[in-house]
Amino acid sequence: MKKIAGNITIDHVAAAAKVSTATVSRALNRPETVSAALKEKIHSVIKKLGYIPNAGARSLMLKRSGTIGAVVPTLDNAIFAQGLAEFQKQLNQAGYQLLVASTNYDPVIETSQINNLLARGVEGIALFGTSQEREALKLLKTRNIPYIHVGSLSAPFNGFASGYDNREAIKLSVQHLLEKGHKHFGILVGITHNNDRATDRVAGALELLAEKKIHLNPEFIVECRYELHEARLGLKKLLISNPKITAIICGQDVLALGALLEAQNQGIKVPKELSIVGFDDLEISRHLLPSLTTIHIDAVGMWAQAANHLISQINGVDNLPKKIKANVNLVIRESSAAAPKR
Amino acid sequence: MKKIAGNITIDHVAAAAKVSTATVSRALNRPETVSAALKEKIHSVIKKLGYIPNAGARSLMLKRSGTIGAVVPTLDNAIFAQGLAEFQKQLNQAGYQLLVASTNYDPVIETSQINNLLARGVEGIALFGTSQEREALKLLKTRNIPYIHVGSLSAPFNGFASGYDNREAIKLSVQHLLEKGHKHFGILVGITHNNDRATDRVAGALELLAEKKIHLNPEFIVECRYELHEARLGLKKLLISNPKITAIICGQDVLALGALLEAQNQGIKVPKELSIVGFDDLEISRHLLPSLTTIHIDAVGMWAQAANHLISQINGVDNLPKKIKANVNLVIRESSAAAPKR
DNA sequence: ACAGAAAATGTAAGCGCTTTCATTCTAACC
DNA sequence: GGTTAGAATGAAAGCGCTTACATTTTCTGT
Repeated sequence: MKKIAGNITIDHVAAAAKVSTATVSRALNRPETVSAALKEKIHSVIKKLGYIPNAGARSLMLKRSGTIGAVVPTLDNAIFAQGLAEFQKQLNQAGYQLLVASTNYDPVIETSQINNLLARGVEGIALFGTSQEREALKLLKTRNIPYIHVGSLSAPFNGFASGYDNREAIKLSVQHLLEKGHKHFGILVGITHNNDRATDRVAGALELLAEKKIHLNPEFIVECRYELHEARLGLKKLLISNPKITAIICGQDVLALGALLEAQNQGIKVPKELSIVGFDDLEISRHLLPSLTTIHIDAVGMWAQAANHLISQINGVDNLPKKIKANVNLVIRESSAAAPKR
Repeated sequence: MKKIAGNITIDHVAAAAKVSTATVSRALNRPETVSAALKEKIHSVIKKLGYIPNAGARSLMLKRSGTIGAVVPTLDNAIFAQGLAEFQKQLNQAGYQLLVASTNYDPVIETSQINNLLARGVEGIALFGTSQEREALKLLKTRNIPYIHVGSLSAPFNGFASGYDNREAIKLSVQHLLEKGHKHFGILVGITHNNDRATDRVAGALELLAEKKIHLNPEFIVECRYELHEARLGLKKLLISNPKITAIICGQDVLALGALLEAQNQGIKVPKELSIVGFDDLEISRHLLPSLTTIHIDAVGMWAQAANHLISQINGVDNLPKKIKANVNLVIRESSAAAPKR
């Protein structure tokens, strides 16, 4: 392994400017305490030498790193990408830097990523969902590191959360379908294992259906990864296991999109023969033909709130709210309609 | 601001295990040099205390951080998300950690992100594209930090690159359209300012068209952001400025998707009345109806190569290739067909 | 049982930075 | 002109870690 090259340190700058390292440090961090002449000289030396202060050494002294971490399942999903963009924006405004880590939906990786972030000295962490290993959360508690769950409200250990109730949210679309007279449902959802959002969404849908005395056979609930290909296979399975299905409840827009595409490929008319509803309201959903009925989540607001809450925690603000509810609403578009008569 | 809390240091561990800090350090980094008994005791103390070594202090001593940075325009694009996932995978296998930074297509932000990564002691950097500020690249050269451009081959300062020739690549689809008898073209492309890929793609398309004596008015080239809404507006503009257009050359699949959606909304038959070709081959493109003719880029391979090249650079391997060409090929699907007769 | 080699452990320096405290310089007042 | 408050600068310690070197312990072989 090669050494970190270049290695222009504050000492080099101090030497070149013929001042002490203390003065260089002050010129950078508390400019008002340094005479104009020296400041100018120091800055010109810095520029000439291409000096960049070592963040590690700096935070070693300061006991703070100016960084905040975010742990998400994957970057490969528009919903996270946009949320993180907003999160980063808010952090930057407050003078913090974002460190992103992804877990691929694996709690073991998640724990190691959390450790990584801690090793880097993050001052706070946003955790997507609530499916973390309890050990990892305890560690955060013990170390007194501010953290917040994002995207769910059912935070373990009485932790903070910025999100919404997935269980209730999905009911909006199910209720909508019920009102349209649907009786035979299929559910297409992400892998529920270690995914509280997916788990809650299925649970919520089943709960409301049960209230209306509608029972779903296990094979009418298909789990698949968030890929179009898998979603298409999923719809195929559903249609085979129950040809009477008239409505597909999807746990994510990606899945709904895949289902829609598969239906179209099979020549099934949406929504005339089959209604499809999604969850998340991706940008594409409103543009589709037919456009997708879905549940809109204010992901941007949710992440913005998470950022601000985290910063407040770091600043030691008291009496912070335990749960911040994000806006959730049903957007009825073209992919859902009355159940076909038979 | 609150201090980084917890602060369990190697000293605490050493004290609790009744050994010196040196032994703790060795137990962690060179276990074979520590007796089994002590090793066990130390590890149990570490677990009990929840000790996590401070990465900053560590890399201060080691002169290496074990991290590599990647600078991309945005996370909000499947093409980057997948590439980065692969990049990360390769780095992890080699014992490195990935630090991601996004620039929002702004070279000024890009420079500051590069500085940030350097401050954090990254041992190498992957830079998407070649539109960086020359200052920033010079800094990398001066500091002797390994870096590689990804996604383009025209690296400034004779730098390394893992990518492909955008100018030539786009010609594959243009050639295809020419062979199908098209004569009237529209181009839909991302904002070319500070975006070498977009710039090269337009240039390549125009070059080939010019060879065939086809001249495009400036208003037949529309630039827009990578959003469906904007792409739809873009197609509208193109169709208004030249109703004779029979083929749309898109600089990205997202734009092609928007164009396709707009065409469908207007009742224009694709490909019968209008051919549309994309670039990148997103997952969705093969599933669309009609499926999208596009240029497939082996993004995964490209990022994997970039990772390996970077690691080789760090390891001081000599005679590394200057340019690594990624696979590029035209995928003909349903969205392109013979130009309509009139 | 003992010299000497080998293995295990400890001591202390120093990575690049910030900051306290001490020192020097400047300017202002009587 | 001589004091002194205040501003500007420097010297040096220490953040948490690794490691060269010194020291102690254990294991050889005779």
